[in-house]
Amino acid sequence: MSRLAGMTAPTASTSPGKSQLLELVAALGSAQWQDFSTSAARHGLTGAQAKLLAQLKGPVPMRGLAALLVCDASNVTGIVDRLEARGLVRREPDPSDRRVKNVVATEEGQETIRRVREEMMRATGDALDAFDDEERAVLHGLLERLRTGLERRG
Amino acid sequence: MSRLAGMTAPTASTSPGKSQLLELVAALGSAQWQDFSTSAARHGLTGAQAKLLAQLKGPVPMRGLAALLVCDASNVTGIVDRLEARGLVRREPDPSDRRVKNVVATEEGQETIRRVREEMMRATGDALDAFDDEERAVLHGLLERLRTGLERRG
DNA sequence: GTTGATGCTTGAGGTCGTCAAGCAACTGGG
DNA sequence: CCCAGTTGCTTGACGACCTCAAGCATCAAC
Repeated sequence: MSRLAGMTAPTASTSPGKSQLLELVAALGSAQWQDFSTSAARHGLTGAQAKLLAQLKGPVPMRGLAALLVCDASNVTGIVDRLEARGLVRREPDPSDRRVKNVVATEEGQETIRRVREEMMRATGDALDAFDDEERAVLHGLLERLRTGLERRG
Repeated sequence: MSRLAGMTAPTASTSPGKSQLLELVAALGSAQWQDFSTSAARHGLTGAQAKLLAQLKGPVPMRGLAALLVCDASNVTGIVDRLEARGLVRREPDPSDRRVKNVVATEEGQETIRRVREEMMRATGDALDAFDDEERAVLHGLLERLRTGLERRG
């Protein structure tokens, strides 16, 4: 029943080593970012703009966006400016703090990012068709553990 | 013996779905890129410069770098210019084609990228300490399949 | 040898990203 | 109340990244 291990690790002594795993994660992340950016480009968006738009499930203050995107707040100002100029995003005043501006996606913004996601699914996601349910579950579990391992540090 | 599946997929009916898996890959790739960039920054390099330097296991023509980095050739010119100005890289004429310039990492360049990799291993790689040999092997196998799946498509 | 393709560079133009400085608004101690 | 200190956002300067169009040198093939 060690079917997965048997399929994926030809010899028991083959322990991949961190660097190879990290390189693999890097390659996948890079390829996915390419797909995401080109999907975004088809809708006239840059990667950074699409990434910001993807964070807007609800109203988010500028400061929160800077934290989510791990960049300077002044950088967020520019990206939101360009998105707002195209009607994909709106700045709303925060009722409880007049310093804060909450960013919300407009209807068109939501529709646009939905399509970008959809196209990326067709591009990157097709590679997942070769995986059965158990494999997906195992992969999901391992990646989830890896992510939480990355989050609990600095 | 379905230990892995049992650990990672609490209920058999939980099939993660593509989008969640892709989101996970994106989060991991993004976090890793952050670590890589900040490690590079400690050595005075940008992420793009370090990424280019990481490709130089041997002499590589400018055109090849553009293909590896999936960007315009004119972009490579600028990045190599900056790396060359700091003595991390050298442009050599190609003996068989005088149009071609092969880029090679200098001793200092090799040492620098080696340290960047090392620091990133300490940052991102620690999250892999929680995985035993079988888990790493399974993860490696699944990611490898995913990568080849991504490569065989325009 | 002339024509066409290829490899690299240059220049213009835009986005991304940081830093320092500035303004408005919130906050807490007196 | 008031006033220092903090926080949220914006602006301006500056550099790196990135693409496109154009140009130059070289190669390849007829």
